[in-house]
Amino acid sequence: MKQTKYQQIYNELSSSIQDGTYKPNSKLPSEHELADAFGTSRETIRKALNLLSQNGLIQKIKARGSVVLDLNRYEFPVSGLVSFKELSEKMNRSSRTIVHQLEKKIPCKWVREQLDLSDDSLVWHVVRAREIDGERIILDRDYFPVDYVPELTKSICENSIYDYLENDMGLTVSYAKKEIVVEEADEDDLLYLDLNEYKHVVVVRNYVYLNDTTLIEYTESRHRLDKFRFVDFARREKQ
Amino acid sequence: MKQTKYQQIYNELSSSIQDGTYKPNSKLPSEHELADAFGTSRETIRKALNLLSQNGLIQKIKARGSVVLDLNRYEFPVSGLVSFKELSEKMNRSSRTIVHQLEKKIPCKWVREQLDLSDDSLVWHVVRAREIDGERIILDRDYFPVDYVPELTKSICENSIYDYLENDMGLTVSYAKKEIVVEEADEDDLLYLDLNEYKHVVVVRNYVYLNDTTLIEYTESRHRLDKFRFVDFARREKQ
DNA sequence: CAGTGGTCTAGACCACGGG
DNA sequence: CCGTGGTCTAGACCACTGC
Repeated sequence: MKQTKYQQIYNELSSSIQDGTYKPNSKLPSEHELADAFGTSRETIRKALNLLSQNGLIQKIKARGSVVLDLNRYEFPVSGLVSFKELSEKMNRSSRTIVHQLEKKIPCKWVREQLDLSDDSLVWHVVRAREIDGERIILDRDYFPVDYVPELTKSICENSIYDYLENDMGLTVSYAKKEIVVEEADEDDLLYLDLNEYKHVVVVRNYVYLNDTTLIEYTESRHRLDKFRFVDFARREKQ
Repeated sequence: MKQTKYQQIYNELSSSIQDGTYKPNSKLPSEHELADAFGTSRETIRKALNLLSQNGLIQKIKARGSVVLDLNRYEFPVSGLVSFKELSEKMNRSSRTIVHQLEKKIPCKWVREQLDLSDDSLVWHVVRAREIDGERIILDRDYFPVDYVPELTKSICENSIYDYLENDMGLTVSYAKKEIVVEEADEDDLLYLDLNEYKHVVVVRNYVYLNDTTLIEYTESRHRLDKFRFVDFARREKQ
């Protein structure tokens, strides 16, 4: 994959920050100096610095410079779109995915509305339980329009469906809306999860869009209360 | 407040989208055309379009154009930093804030660590219950270092502390880390909230930073399970 | 093929912070 | 005052889309 110049500069600076070449609370060289050092224009340096800022590695302060942030203080921004596989790898836990359902069918009215489909469209319906350290903690219900995802197998579902869509199918996930609420546990939750005494689950509804604005996935992720954690790293935007 | 050119263009385009001048699923004029129309350079137009994209108003598609998104489909992105006051106004509900505690004190060890303070620093400790439609739903516990927020009154707490910090104190909130977990209700929750049968609360921990990277506020917002809702609009970033 | 958005350049002026 | 990051310009080339 061809990288742009500013992405390369971002990667270099990012590495230098993470290996301690630039220490927390110290300042990066100025944009002019970086432009000279990398033999590029200042606007290109600025794009790289904006990426660093968006990812929580530096803080730009007008008329003073770019301060390296202390990564340990914020942990790692697990904000935005994160798949179960990435998450469990990051947490370094033993994990397993159990596929309970995998079928093509005509969805119920509610799912049809969520996916904005016509009456006779087929969807893939996948139900998976996620086990971490021997406990079944998360129940995932996914719906994909068959038009966009013609083939889906058990082994794909046991790994990452994201990976499959992005790498094998060549689809580009562009943005997603997430909604987090708490609801009473339903039949599936009781059946497929180790809920212990808990009567409620945290429900994360995820609407995933491609870069041509079509909705390609609706997912409901149901978490046992005590194991749920969501981290958001928000930068105050202008206006 | 002096606005930049690209912010003005953002505002104009944003209005045109919201009043229907540009219809959902249609395309905006090309960047070259917009540059001519606004009598500016293309890079400036691109900054405005990037803002529109970040705010979920358009979707840029390479080699095709910028598509106007359907606002109703996503509701409004209530993502990122939102204060209780903004929220209740947006939801158009009758709401009230009850201040239970407002004192300067030496914080417990845990809060001192959260705020990264020295042993003898004083903090403001504020406890507020939030009532919506006659039910006490949210318990807010706020901690501010006295060094940064010398004065705080009951009436400020009944309105928005954010407003006070940003407008009256002239502090610029730059970014925030949010953590969402579910915990068992504690004594304060039972005392100050109408919890009904619920034994747990959704806890939103908020760490607020100024643009010089100092941590200026730690807030714990405790919500009754059934009334909690969090919406996140995430755009997949490059690399 | 022409038109699009993505990247990049080499300048420029500005507001602001600190010495 | 000088150096900083923020904004802005008028060009340029590229890869990609759709016709």
